[in-house]
Amino acid sequence: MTSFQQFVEQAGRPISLAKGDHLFLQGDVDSSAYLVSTGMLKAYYLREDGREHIKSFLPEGSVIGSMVAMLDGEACTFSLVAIEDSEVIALPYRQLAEAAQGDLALANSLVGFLAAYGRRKERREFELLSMSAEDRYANLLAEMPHVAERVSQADLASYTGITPQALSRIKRRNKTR
Amino acid sequence: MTSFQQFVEQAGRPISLAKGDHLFLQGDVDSSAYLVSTGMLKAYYLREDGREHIKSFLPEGSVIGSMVAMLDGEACTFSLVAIEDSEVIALPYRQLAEAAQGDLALANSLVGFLAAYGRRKERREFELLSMSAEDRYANLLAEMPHVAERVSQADLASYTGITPQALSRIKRRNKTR
DNA sequence: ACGTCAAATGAACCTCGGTTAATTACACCG
DNA sequence: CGGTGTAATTAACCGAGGTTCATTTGACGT
Repeated sequence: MTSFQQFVEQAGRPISLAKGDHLFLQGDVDSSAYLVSTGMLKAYYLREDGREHIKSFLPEGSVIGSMVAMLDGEACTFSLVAIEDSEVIALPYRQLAEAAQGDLALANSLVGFLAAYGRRKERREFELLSMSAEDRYANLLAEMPHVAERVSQADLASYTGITPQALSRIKRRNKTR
Repeated sequence: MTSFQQFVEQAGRPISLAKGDHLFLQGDVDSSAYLVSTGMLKAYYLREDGREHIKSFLPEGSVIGSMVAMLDGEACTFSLVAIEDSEVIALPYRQLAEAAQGDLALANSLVGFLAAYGRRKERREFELLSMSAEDRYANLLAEMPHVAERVSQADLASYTGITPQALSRIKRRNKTR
């Protein structure tokens, strides 16, 4: 019986990243998942017009990977870059899935991770669909203060789905109240 | 070795729904997943101001359930209603997860489902974050034509994240081009 | 203290979608 | 046929956020 922790120790490959280093770019084929040990990464979509939209911030303890890249072997749908000097551990997904085929505990760890991922995305979907930019920003400050204070205004805006200028306006509106 | 198909047959409870019937309401505690056999459901968020935002359409073959409700026993974050007369099969998630604890094949089926769910939500996140309402509408027509033609304008608009009036404007703009 | 560079703020103008309300189109039924 | 109810369209007005560009702030090195 293998635990996830054991799998990480046996099959994981540690990687050191300086601020600004990419783990993969949108369009790359990379079927690994990554566990963030220290530092912080951001996952973002790059549009043709050059604008970038931040999918998620990944502080210590986060696990990330492109679902379609891991599961279908297709190109990654987003890019992954360190916004602080970071240590991550690469986990080859295919190997993880194969190990899970013959390992009940590992399979159930995987179920737990995927379920947690689904839950996070469900929440994000709600925010993007049903909340205004202003509410999303307030929510970000409330839910992830430790992240918000380590991240630039521009990145906070990009995560919220607006421009830095619009975020600045929101902050001003909030002050005067 | 139990397959998912067998689990559905053994533990599934069939339910008949008339158009307009709810399976559960936002705020209910309901830790079941549902497999849609025939017809179509919609999952939607209801805001305090009364506006509703459609999370997803669920035609035949879809599986749906509130992640937080299934995993944490919390209240459902959205409502689930039939928009056509439908047949669904209720799958008690806790029972499914427990069965998976002792059943490798079932656990891996579960991994497959959760992964597919993650993939769908990842795509939706991209659409909501990086695409305009107009592009999301075009995308909906391209990706799910079979769904789009069975659904009211108001529901298509709600899924796209805009009002029926705005959707009407978009359609007009597209015609004149 | 000064210069430099990037981040953040601010202002002017524009576009898209929301809001409200009226109008048209269409299905169903007496 | 006309009547009724619902879905869809249209119009007029408004506000949030985008775009462009200028200004200010702040961190850092000299």
